[in-house]
Formats: sequence, structure tokens, C-alpha cells
Amino acid sequence: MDTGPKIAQVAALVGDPARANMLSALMDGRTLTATELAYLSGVAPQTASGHLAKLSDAGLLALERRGRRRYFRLASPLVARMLEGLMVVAQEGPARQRNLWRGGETLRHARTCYDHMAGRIAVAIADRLVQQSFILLDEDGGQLTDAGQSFFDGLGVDLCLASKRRVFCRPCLDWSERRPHLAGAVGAAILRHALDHAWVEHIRDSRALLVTPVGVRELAATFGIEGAPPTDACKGPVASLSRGRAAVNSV
Amino acid sequence: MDTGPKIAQVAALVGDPARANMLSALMDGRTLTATELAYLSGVAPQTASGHLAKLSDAGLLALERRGRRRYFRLASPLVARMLEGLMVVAQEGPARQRNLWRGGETLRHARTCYDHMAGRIAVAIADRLVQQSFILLDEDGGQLTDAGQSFFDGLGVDLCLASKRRVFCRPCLDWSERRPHLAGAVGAAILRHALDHAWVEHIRDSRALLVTPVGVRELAATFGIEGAPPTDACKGPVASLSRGRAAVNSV
DNA sequence: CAAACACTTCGGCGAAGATCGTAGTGTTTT
DNA sequence: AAAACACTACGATCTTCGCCGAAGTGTTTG
Repeated sequence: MDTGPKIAQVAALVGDPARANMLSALMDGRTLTATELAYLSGVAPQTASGHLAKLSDAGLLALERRGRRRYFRLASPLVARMLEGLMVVAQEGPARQRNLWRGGETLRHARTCYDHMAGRIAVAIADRLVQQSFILLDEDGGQLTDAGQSFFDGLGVDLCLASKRRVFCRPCLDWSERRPHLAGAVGAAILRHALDHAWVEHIRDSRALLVTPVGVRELAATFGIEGAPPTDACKGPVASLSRGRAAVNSV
Repeated sequence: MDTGPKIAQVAALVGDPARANMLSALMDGRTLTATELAYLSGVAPQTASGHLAKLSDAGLLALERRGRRRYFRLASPLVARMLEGLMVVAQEGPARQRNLWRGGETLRHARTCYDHMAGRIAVAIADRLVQQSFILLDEDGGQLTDAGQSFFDGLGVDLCLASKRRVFCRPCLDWSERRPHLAGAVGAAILRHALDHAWVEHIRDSRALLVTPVGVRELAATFGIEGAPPTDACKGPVASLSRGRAAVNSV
């Protein structure tokens, strides 16, 4: 089931200026008639009628007949959320988008997410552990295999503590990478281990993490991933990323 | 500044099947080349090149030159969020959307939002207070006028308590109505008053509120709004809604 | 019952834009 | 240096779709 064509269908619907004007006018939850919407969107009533029929058929608008006129409103808060998403992207010009990454390049590389690690590094670690069958990741849960238990034992990471009082292992969708990293007791243990062994350290009082030279070496040795941030030398899709992609396909 | 045309521009970009396929393929944070994206979206490389240029110019994609090939990825998490919004609306067929309201009709009418009221009723109350110049509502704050002070005094609502320790009055965007209702000490005082005087009562252990017959009468007398839920008799845009619209225009 | 109103359907016009073939630039490989 | 490769620019074709005039259905008002 490919999602591409489906979202194109909805987006194309919103992609017409007249229809977009109608939806914008309804964003605040108002209930408007076809004629009002025609005027607000700047088209003739006949044209508006066609547009409104399409929007209703697609389930974007809810329709209520009342006498000789028809009242329209957004079909659900989900539609409003979608429109908000479009507004945000539309208002931030092409310029802003870049700064978001530029300034946040360090954050994107490695950071904390509550009590565990996130960012490129964390996703690469999760990919590796899945690829090696040390961990089985599900949609909303995870499981440590026997091999994985041995692996962590060998590292000197104690996973037993606190395993009763909290979720042991679960995926957590990475904010910047949009792919899962490890949370739960396992994720927390990994971060603690990394901090204890000076693989990473907190930067100022931000959530960003600095990967130390020791960390770069040990991350490569332990997980086979490139721990250095993408500076001049190594920029773009690094080894850990392409490997990560293969792992994702297997999940 | 009309937002309609702007969101139409972005939506139209996503509205083409080929481009939508590209964006879908990048949803998981991967970094792909122009050729890969051309193949995935099912068009010739020349066509893909044009699409990718448009998406980059609009700030939806980030581009990285690397040797003789170009790597693309989503420009920011905001873009991913927008696409998610579209996916949700696209996957829930027209059928699902209705159920969301039908089941939640009571919630939509009146409910609690933390310690204050929300829903149609709460928005109508806020509109009325603004319309009467009892309260001045700003983007992110609110202010009680002298007239408003007298009004609440007359009702027997004591607004003085706890006014120091928390935000006194602020707007809170209503989940279902997508227009502000009152939060802060003022909002909390109104809910407490309504509960104390049996205008409304909690339903089971949900957040929904039931408007009692007393409440219907008193809401009409106090705020001039229709407090009864829209059953058979009174369905669709009731008096309180059209009045609310006028108030919004004045804010 | 007739007129006004709100809305829909139909049909032709016209513009926007998606597509790919051909030809070009810049980069890597042999 | 030549060939292969990744991508871009241009131009012609073609489909799609928004648009409004004219005419038609159902509802309310006088």
C-alpha cells in the first residue's frame, strides 16, 4: 500500500487557491454557507459548488443541509491539524528551514532524549543492534535476545536493575532522523554507559552531546559506526546511514 | 496576509503524484539521490530533476552536492509533520471522519480542559465576554476590564483568590472549535461557579460535561447563549455560533 | 401560485503544468 | 583523453482542471 498517491490526492485538493481559501476560512471552526465560501474564496457560486462537492466527497468538509442552504465546516480536528502543518511550512520561507538544521547540526548528531540517547548516533546504534539480532524491535515494543544479553554482559552493562519498574525496551521515534532509536531501560543503560566511559559528554546545559575522541574510537569498535560528527571531511551519508537503511528494510 | 494562497502553493507541490512519492520515500529520514527518487516515483530522470528543483526551491527538501550526484532529504521535521498530517487525513476515509464527531458530540459541546471549561459553550462564553468588553483578549493574554470586574462581582464569582500565584486570564485554543476559550484563574473560576450552581455536572469519569436544565436557563440569562446540546430540535449553527462569529471579527 | 433564493449540473473555453526526447554541463572512471 | 555517468535545460505535446455562462432542481417567501 503506497501512501504517495493517497496524500497526493488530498494535497491536490488543498492545492487549488480557491479551495485553500475556503479551508482557511473554516480553520477557526466556523460554519459557513456555500455562498459565503464562494465570496470568501473569490469565485463564482457555480465554481464554489464544484469545489465544495469535491472537498466533501474527500471527507475534508462536513456538510449539513438546513433549509435551502448548506452549511460547511471542517470534518474533524485532524483536517485542521493537517492545514496547520501546511501553514507552518508555507510561512517559514525556504530560508528558515536551513537554519533549523545548520544551528541544530550538533543536536542532530547526538543528544539526550529524557534519559536515553537520540540523534544520528542513537539511530545507528539501534540499527546495529537490530541488524545483529541482539534486539528485536516491534512497532511499540522491543525484546532482548540471548545473544543480545551476552553482548551487553560483555560490555559490562548491567541491564537487570530497574527492569521491573519500567518499560524494559521500546523504540522511540527520533525527532530529527524520523527513525526509531532505543528508549526504556536499555536505552537509559546505554546512555549511562556512554557517559560513564566518557564516550560522550553533555554540552553546556543543552541537550546536545559531544562525542569525545574516545567515543569515536569505541563506537566504531563496539557498534561499527562512525561516531564523528559530519564536518568538512565526512559530510553527507556516512557509512552508518547506509547501513541503517538496510536494517530498516529488514524490520 | 491571507494564508490561503500560501498553503495552496505548498499543497499543490505535494499534490502531484510523482512529487508525493518522492516525499513519501524520504519520510523516514533517508537520504536519496535524484536517480533513486526518479525510479521510486516512476518518472524519467529529466522529469524528476524538475520536480526536485521545485521542491528544493520551496524549501521542502535539503540538497547536498557530493561528487556527480545529489543527495536529497526532507528539509526539516516540520515538513515530515506536514506530510504526516496529510497521511492521516488521506488514510481515514471519508467514513471515519464522521464517527469522530458523532461519538464526540457531547465532548464537542461542553467538557473540561484541565481546570476550566472547553467546547462550544466555553467558546460562546468567551465570545460573549469579549463582545461585552468585559474582557480584552490578546494573542497570548487577557485582561479584565472594570465593567468585567463588576459583572463577575454581580454573579458572585470571586476572582481575587489565587490571582497572584497563576496566570490570571489567558486564551486557550479550543480543541474542537479551533477558537479560544478562557483559561487561567478566570476560566477556572467560571467552571467552579458552574459546577457549584449545578449549571453543569461531570459525566461518568470522562471529561464531558452535562448541561443541566438549570444550566440551560442560567447560561441564557447570564451570557445570552444557547446552552442546550444540538439534538433533534436544535441542530447545526445555533444562535451562539453566529454571535460568536461577529465577536471573532472584532478581535 | 408565482417570485426570489440557494444551490447544482452541463458544456465549452483557456491556461497551467506534467511528461519525455534531445541536447547540454560537470564529474568520475578507464 | 575518451567514455561512462549523474544530472540539468529546452522545447513540443498532451492531459487536466479551473472557470463562468446558461439552464435546471429544490426551498422559502409574498
